[in-house]
Amino acid sequence: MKKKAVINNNLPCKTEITAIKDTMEILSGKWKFHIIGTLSLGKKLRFMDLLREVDGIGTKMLSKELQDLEMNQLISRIVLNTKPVTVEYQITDFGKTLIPIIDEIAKWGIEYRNFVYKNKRRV
Amino acid sequence: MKKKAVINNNLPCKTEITAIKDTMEILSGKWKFHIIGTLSLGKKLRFMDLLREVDGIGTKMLSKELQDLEMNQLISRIVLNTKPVTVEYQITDFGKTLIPIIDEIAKWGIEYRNFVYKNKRRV
DNA sequence: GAAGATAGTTTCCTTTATGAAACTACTTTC
DNA sequence: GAAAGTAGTTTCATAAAGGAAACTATCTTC
Repeated sequence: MKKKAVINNNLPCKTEITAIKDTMEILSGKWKFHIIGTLSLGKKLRFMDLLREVDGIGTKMLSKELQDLEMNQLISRIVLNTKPVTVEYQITDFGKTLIPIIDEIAKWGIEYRNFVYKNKRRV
Repeated sequence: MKKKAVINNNLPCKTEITAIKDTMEILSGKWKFHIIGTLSLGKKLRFMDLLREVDGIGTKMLSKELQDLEMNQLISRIVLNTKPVTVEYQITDFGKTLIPIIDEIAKWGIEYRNFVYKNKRRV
């Protein structure tokens, strides 16, 4: 008989694995953290503002990523009745629930630098 | 004069953005969370064990991802003097510092499901 | 009327990621 | 000696992601 997975083959583990997959799919790609992080500072930003704030992104990717985030209700898109039209993007309350994740990840990245630096000195 | 980024154009923000990029690069790809999550349960696992635990992964990807993780000192690889050779993979103490991130992400994924479910009912 | 700003979309191209299958190389079991 | 288990690597192929540049369309300013 073929061997099977044991450790991950129970309901709590499977639920957690699925949850991680879901989250990472929603936050997938090169730019989502950057966009959410920028909007999480609380200001309403227009398309061109974001293009300037998110260093290196182009119009195509910005447009696509904003659509993804809006679809998942993490940001809101409001078209203003100005001429020419302006569009305001804003993080939603639900989007703000991502902030603890972003903070953990940023914190770890800084710890990682310290760790690498310490190891270099020791060797 | 061309407009420039304002919000993200200061040192604390840039440090945070870099830290997030670093972390996400280290954890990039379809399988790293899954592998670390499995090893974070504390047991030593061999290559074939991991192949069975990480549902869907193939030998090539597993081998590559394990190399990446070892290079970043998140897991350790120990070759045992058995015949045929067996290799034990284990999470390092440093690798364990990722657990809070993984927990936050899993927690959020579960909250996300609840949020989507609530919204469906309301509409 | 040309230039520049608003907010994107579309096209074409390159790079990166992923995967299935075959293969190496050694050892034990049937 | 064939089969199956150990731990991978290599090859070939496709899928997904990302990017540069051109383009639509409207409006304001010089």
